[in-house]
Amino acid sequence: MKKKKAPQNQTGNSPIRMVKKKETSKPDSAKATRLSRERIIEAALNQADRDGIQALSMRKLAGSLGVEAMSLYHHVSSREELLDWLVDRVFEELSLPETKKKQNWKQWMTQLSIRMRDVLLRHPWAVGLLDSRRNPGPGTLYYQDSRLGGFLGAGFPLDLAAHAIAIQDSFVYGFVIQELALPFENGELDPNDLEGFTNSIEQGTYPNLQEMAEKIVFKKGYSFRREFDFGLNLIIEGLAARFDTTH
Amino acid sequence: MKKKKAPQNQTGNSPIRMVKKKETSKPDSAKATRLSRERIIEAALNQADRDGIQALSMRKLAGSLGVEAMSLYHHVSSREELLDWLVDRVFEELSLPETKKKQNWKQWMTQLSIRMRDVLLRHPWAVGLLDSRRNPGPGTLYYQDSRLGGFLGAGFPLDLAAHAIAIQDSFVYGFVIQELALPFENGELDPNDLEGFTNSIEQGTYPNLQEMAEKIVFKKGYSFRREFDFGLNLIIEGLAARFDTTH
DNA sequence: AAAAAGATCTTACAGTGTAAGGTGTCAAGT
DNA sequence: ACTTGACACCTTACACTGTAAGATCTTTTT
Repeated sequence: MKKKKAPQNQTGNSPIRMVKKKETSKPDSAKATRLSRERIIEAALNQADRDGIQALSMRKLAGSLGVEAMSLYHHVSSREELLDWLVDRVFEELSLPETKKKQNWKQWMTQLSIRMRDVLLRHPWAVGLLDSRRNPGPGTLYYQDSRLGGFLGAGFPLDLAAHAIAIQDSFVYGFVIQELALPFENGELDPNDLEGFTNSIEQGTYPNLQEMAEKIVFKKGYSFRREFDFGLNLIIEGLAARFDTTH
Repeated sequence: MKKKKAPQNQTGNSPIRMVKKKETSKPDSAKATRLSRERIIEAALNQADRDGIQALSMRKLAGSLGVEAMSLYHHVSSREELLDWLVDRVFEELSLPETKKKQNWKQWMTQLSIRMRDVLLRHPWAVGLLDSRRNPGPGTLYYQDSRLGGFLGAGFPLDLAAHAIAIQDSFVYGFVIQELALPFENGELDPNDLEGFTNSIEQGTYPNLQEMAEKIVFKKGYSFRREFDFGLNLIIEGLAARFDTTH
């Protein structure tokens, strides 16, 4: 990459006006357009999804946009701010499909929770960032506002709606964290990741885990995802009980 | 820091045997003992708790142990492995207070959940690491095993115990993530962090959030922590209902 | 005391985020 | 048409990161 080009035609010594910059001799990257907040976010999102946030460096990101690292700093003030934007983008992606009326709140909450999980799994870096973001962007606020509106619209009293939101977020975030940590690759167990575990198991060190592994987890067809449905139903049922007594 | 000491007394030319190393001329750091896995973990834990995992670098960690960075690599193979150890340490810390018999499972599960939250808040870097740890250590496995034993011992059928564990973890992890992201400093709202939010609010952009803020969150004495109790009770109640029908 | 094993240090490299300031381009003001 | 100034992008530089390779020092085993 090292260009090391000579001082690059000084102010006024070029014989001809030199055909601008339009098509320079470097068509290798996605140049063409100017940098913009939107283009930066888009590129960063792609890279984070592909290689993880760890691998998302300002230099590589700039490279993928056909630009030098420092150029990014005219549009974003720091890498941290960029991460804030990315998280906000995820919440935008989550933002609500029209609450089609005549759908009861249980169906609505179920579908939304499933969407939350889908989106977070589509951007696996996101949930690990949530705990350190203290600057919610407009996408996040809009999302939170309309979700709250959903509960209120369904007749939830304000305090119960607050409870519902807190427990829904807790459950979904925490569930996705577990899913990401488990040695499954799209639903299937990856035996490589299990050596240490099965070794210990076979020595009877963890009898309860052993039993659970044998009788449930390692059984053909098991998917951790079903725990999601169980938990979600339990939560919705509990909310319903509290909703009915107040209403 | 640059010492640049001369080639440092060669093999056999020192006149006297030189009083070993016991008290060298550098008492500034916590030297004294040799490096060990345990000492490394301890130091790393302290530093992570104080400054966050981001600030935990191999060089600084080594420094705090009175040693050079590369010396650590004789005891741990990489920073990633060290992070695995740290997470495992957290689970050790969590490990069970004797399930004093004659305590019913609801009390036991409540207390354990509270402990989980406490420990994760005491090590705020931990929950953000969970999603990327695929190598559970002995502390983690022991913890999971004995917790599972707790549910089984209380009479839970195996599949319901699996459900209970998954939902408990989801809830607690996710709750802590939210707590860490909220602009609260030990229970109290930090007005600094709220500018952007209140600005948008006052323009009526997020009417539902506004209402909730005014009527609930900004009310004197509100603490997000109460959402924990609500959620936990709801979950336990739901598990109880399912437990009673099977038993 | 010699030899082997183990722990620690030195040096080096490729990568990171970003501060400071330089350079080229384009639009507005004259 | 020429100057001016704002702006977008680039160059260089710095302090810092994780860790590979190999030298050197320390301890243990013979």
